[in-house]
Amino acid sequence: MDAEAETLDRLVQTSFTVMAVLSQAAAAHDLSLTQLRVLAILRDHQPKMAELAAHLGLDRSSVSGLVDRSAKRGLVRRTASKDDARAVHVSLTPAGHRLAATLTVEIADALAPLTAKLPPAEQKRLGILLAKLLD
Amino acid sequence: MDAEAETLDRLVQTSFTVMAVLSQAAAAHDLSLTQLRVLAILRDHQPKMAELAAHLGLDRSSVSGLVDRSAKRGLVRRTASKDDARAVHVSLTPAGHRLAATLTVEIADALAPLTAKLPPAEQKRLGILLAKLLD
DNA sequence: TATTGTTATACTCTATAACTATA
DNA sequence: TATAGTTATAGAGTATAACAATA
Repeated sequence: MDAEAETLDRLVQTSFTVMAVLSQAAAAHDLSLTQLRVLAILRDHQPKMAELAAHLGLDRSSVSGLVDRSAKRGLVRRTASKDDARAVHVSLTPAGHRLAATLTVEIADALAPLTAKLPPAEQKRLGILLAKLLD
Repeated sequence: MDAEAETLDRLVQTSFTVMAVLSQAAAAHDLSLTQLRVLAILRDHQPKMAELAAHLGLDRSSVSGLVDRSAKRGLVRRTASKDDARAVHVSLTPAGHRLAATLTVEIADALAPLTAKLPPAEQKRLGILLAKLLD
């Protein structure tokens, strides 16, 4: 395996490790990874159903169910749109905001041991390299 | 957000990007991410059901279904254990090996544009940092 | 008694197709 | 006609509980 393939392989392995941590953090609050993503998106947006579906890369019908289940738990709510009587906005309830904030802390704590394997200078270097990857 | 939190955030975002690429590559062959993981594991091992479940972090009953569906497609097979009449080994069929090899190439091709954003020296540096993370 | 694997059951996630209401 | 959202339906993925066969 050449150097580039090795880097790709480690990127994949790292991603699985990170996703496992995220899944576990979500599961501790009876949330799926998708529901976790919904909370994360709604922290900063109040999208219409179709916009939320686009963000998630899912069909609108799938998002209807996701929002249903999350609303039943009191984490999100639907609100009518001002300008389009067909459209529905989704937003976090106060309980949803609290859970999202809790999860942010818990996920940071759960991931910290990973980056803690690097000295501060290398952590920073990793951050810079990943930023370029995400461009 | 401090430097460490920013690195963590980029690690999470990168992981989602990588997982999206993997999901898409798998979906192109009508495979879920979990089925992709099964093929990857079986490329180098012929585990018992319980071992496969442990690798995947899933219950044995879930793996029974996964192996059922994959076997029905002719990608994997069950074989009796020599030493334990209760145990069942899972392995790739020739078709499973061919698909796994194809996927390896397709995933490398799909991920390459990501690391290609870095010059070779930085790619290598990233690989080294990720290797430390995975230790 | 403990372990291996399967089956029955239930719920979540997801997509497709058909529908309603509005634009 | 086209778009926003929901509902009905179907299949995959997952876990729990109960079971049969073997250790």
